[in-house]
Amino acid sequence: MATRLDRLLGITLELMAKKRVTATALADKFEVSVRTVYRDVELINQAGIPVASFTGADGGFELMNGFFLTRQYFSVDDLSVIYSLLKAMEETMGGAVTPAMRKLASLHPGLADEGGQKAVLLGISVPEQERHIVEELFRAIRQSRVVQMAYTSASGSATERSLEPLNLLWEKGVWYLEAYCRRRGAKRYFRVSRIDRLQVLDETFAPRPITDELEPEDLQGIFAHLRFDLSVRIRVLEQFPGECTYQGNCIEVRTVFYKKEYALSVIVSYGTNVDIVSPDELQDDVITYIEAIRRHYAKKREGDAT
DNA sequence: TACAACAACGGGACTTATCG
DNA sequence: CGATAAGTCCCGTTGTTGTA
Repeated sequence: MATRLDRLLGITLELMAKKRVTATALADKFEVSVRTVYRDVELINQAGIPVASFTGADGGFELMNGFFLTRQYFSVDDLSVIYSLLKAMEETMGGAVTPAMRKLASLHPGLADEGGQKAVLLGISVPEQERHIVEELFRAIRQSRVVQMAYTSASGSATERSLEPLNLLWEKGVWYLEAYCRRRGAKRYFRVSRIDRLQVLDETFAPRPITDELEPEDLQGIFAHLRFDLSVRIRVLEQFPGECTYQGNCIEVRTVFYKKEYALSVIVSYGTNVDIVSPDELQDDVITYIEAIRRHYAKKREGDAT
């Protein structure tokens, strides 16, 4: 089960999920020696996934800036691409048809077809309690089966839902289910860890031709393009891991804020060290926000004076 | 079935680089 | 300087594969 390829992908995903990871931490997580981790990281590099390393205290491995930075989340298909990169790497090690490849094929018989690749993906880097659910969901998606489940929302309310699963998404170490919710009559996202009882029904569904009504991104978040001063570099890198690109003497960040209030509070906290490239509305909102703060304190001062 | 070849992994003892 | 962590070198162990 725990093949080398699994681990290579696992390490890659770990690097994508976290900002910086030490070899010791990876060795611990995948139950191998640090020596092996170094070997693996070198392989990942050779596979075309750039891993940067930093020595000294607070050192570790990082995915290089600019890699995968344009994406907010990864679908199973995206992960499959990474998997293919790593697999190709393994296969080209020392000859055309290596023993490693045959071994791989015997361990994962479905590897030839695309479905098999995905199946392998799901066996790793998923917390134990979620693994089963993710696998079930993945089967349901491939077979277009209707699923029924109990879901506890972020606010704590539990609902029983009937869903047509569309895709599994992986964002920063967390799995989400993209599905058409029959009750709401619209596409919704569900965090896998909050799914309680999952039941894959025999009933199948036909893919709905609704896809291009309104992209959920437009409804759910504000896509923002920000430009930061280098003086706040450290904070920016921490706040927007994996979303930063260096552009000359500034840092550009493309991110999505899911609440306008949150976006405003973050942007304002950077004072004059940030520029909003887009959208323009956000710039107006910030001005309004600051105006409100100014009025708030002006009023207070008047109150104190009387 | 026995044996050689090989790949993957691990351990230890290093060196090098960075930060406080 | 001391702590930390990447990176290197060398070699032993183990499991798998190919072959006689």
